[in-house]
Amino acid sequence: MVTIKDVAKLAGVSIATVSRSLAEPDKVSEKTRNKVIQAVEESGYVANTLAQNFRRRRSNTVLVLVPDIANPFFANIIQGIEQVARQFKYRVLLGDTQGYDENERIYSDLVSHKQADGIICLGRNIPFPYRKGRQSLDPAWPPFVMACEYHRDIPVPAVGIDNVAAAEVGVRHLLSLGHRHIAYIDGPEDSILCEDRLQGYKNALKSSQLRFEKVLVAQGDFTLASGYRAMTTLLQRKQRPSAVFCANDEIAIGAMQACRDAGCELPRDISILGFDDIVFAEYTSPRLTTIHQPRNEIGEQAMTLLLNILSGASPAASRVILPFSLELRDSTKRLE
Amino acid sequence: MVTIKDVAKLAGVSIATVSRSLAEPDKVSEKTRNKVIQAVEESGYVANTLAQNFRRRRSNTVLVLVPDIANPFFANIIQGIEQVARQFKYRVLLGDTQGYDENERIYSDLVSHKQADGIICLGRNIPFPYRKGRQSLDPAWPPFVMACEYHRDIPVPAVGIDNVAAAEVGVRHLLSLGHRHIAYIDGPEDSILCEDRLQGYKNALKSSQLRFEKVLVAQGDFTLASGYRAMTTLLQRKQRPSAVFCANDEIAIGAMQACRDAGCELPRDISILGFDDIVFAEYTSPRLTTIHQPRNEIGEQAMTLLLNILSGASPAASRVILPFSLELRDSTKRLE
DNA sequence: TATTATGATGTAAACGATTACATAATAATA
DNA sequence: TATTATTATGTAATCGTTTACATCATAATA
Repeated sequence: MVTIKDVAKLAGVSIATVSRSLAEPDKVSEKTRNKVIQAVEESGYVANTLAQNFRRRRSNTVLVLVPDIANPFFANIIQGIEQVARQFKYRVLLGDTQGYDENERIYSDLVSHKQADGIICLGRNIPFPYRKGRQSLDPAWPPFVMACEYHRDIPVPAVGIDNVAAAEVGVRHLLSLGHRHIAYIDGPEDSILCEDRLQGYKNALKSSQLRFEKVLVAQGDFTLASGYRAMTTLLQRKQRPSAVFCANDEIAIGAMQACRDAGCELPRDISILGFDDIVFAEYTSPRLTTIHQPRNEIGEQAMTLLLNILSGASPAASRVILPFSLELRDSTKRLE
Repeated sequence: MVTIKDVAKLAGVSIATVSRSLAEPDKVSEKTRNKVIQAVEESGYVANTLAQNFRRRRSNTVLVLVPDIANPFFANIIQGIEQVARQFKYRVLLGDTQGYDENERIYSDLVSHKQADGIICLGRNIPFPYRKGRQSLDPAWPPFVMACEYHRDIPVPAVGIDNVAAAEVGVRHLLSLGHRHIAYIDGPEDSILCEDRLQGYKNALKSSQLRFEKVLVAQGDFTLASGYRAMTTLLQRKQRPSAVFCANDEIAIGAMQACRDAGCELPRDISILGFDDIVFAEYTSPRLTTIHQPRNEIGEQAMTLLLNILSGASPAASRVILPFSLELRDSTKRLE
C-alpha cells in the first residue's frame, strides 16, 4: 500500500508537508504543492481513512436510528439526511432498531466507541439511559438530534412539523365536509407525535362544539395491519363513524381495506384522512387525502442541525418547525 | 478518556496483557484475566474502535449500495443484511445511489479508503470500472456480492431467486385463467433481473403456443408513476390486454390506478400480476396477486456470503438461489 | 538435580496519519 | 545593510491499539 511516506519520498519533501498540502493547501507554497500533487497522482496515493480517523479522533460518520426502514416515510427522511451527509463528506451508518430499545442501546454505543460522531434519532425515545423526570440535556450525551419526534421534557434539538396544528387542520377539513362523528386511529402509545395529533383532533372537535369521545379513538401502531384491525373494531360499533382520521398513511390504507372488506363503499360511506403523504397515498382507491410532511427536508434539516452541533456552533437546544400542507384528494367526501 | 494504559496500570500488568485478556482470553492465565476484567469494569474502559480499526486495518463495516431506499422492497433486504451484520458485530454503511452511477463510484471509494471492508450491491451494476466484455472477477476488486441482481458475464457472487422461472410461473397462472392477450410492463432497461422476467414471460407464452408480441411490452422503471404511465399507454391500444404482468409491485399498483382512471373495473376487465410481494400488495383493491420473494432472507444470505468472502473462506464465485412462490390474491381472475 | 519444553507476561516496534515546535528561508522594515 | 517579521518546511512526538519477539517462571523430562 502506498502511504504518505512514499509520496513524501517521491515528492522530495517531508511527510508533514504532504499532509499539509492535502489538508491545508494554503499553508504550503505553490511549488511544493504542485510537486506533492504530482507525486500523489503518480503513486496513486489515497489517504488511509482509518489512520486519519484515529488521529483526528472522529469518524465523520453519523448514526441514524430508524424504528423501521421498511416504512417509506422514514426512507425519505433518510434520503434527506444522506444528501446533506454526502455533501459534507459524512457517512451514514444505519441502525434499524426494529422498535427494540435494546437495539437502540447497542447502536448508540457506537458513539462511545467512536464509530460515530453523532446520532439522528427517527424514533420516539432518547437512546441513552436517563432518570425519568429529567428536564435538561445531559452534557455527557453525545451530539444528537431527533427528527419527526421530539421530547416532552428534555429540550432535545429536533426537526419536525407542528403536529397539533396539522392534525387540527385535517380534522377541521372533515368537519367542514359536515362530518360530526369522526374517529381517530392512533399510532404507538408512547409517541409524542401521536399525542400531538390526538390533541389537534381534540382541538378541532372543540372548535365545533363537539364532545371528545374516547370510544372513537382506536389504537394502532403505524402499520397497515394495525390500521386494518383498528378500523374493523370501529366498524363493529352500533353507530359507525362517518369519517376517520388516521395517525399515518399506512394506518389509513389498512383502514380503507377494512372498510371495503366490511362492505363499505369509499368514500361514500366513510371518509378517510391520512397523515404523512407517502408515495402510495396517491395510488390508493380512492386516492388518499392526507397531511403532507416535507420528509426530505426534515432529513436535510436534521443533518444540518447535527452538523452545527458537531462543529460546536450551537450548543443550545433548538427546534426546527417545518411547514405541512393538507393534500386534498378523493378519500374524503362531503357527508350527504 | 480511559485507555488501555490506565487499565494496565490499575490491574498491575502490561498493556499487552490487557489487550490479550480482552481479545484472546485463553492466552492468559485465569488469575490475570480476572484482574484485568476487574480493572476494566472499575475504570469503565471501552476500547477505542478507531484505534483498533486502524491497527487491525479493517473497519468491520460493510457498505450497502441501494438504488433507492424509498422502495420498500429494498428496505426488507436491508433489514436482513442488518440482522446478520449486527450478529457478527459488523456495521452497515448506507449508500443510497439514487440510481446515479456517479454516486456508486463515490461510495465504493469508501472501500479503497478502508472505510468499509466489503460491498453489498442491491442495484444492477458493478460499482467499479471495468472493460466491457470482461468475463471474470477482477482480483483487484474489493469483496462484494450482489443481492437481487447478478451479472450476465462476470461471475459475481450473488443472491436471488430464479427470475425466469418465477415470471414463467406467474404468466402461466394468467394463461391458466384463460388469458391470451397478456401484456408485460418491464422495469429499467439495463436490469438483468428484468430481462430474466421478460424471458420467463416469453417462455410461458411459448408453452401455450402464443406468439410474443413486442407491442405488448411497455417500459417502466419500478416506480408507481412509471406503472401508471405504461398502463395508460397499453390501454390506448385498439385491443386492450386482458391481463398484465408487471415487473414489480409498484408498477402493478400504478397500473391498477391507471386502469381505474380509464374506467376499467378490476379484476373483471383486466387481471394484474405483480412481482415482489411488498407489504402494500395485500392492501390494494383488489388485493394484488404477485410473486413472493424472500426478501429478508435474500439480505441475510447476501451478508453471510460477504462474511464468508471476507474471512477468505470462499474466494470463488457462487450464486445462492432462493425459492419464490406465487401469492394468489384477488387481482387476477378467470377470463369470462 | 540438571535440562528442556511450555506457558505467561513484558518490552517495544509497528500501524499511517496529524501537528506542536524548531528551524530555515524569504520578505518587510528600519 | 542589518534587523525583524513572516512564511515554508522539517523533525519528531503522538494518537491507542496489536503483536513479534524476548524474557521469565513453571512444569515435564532425563
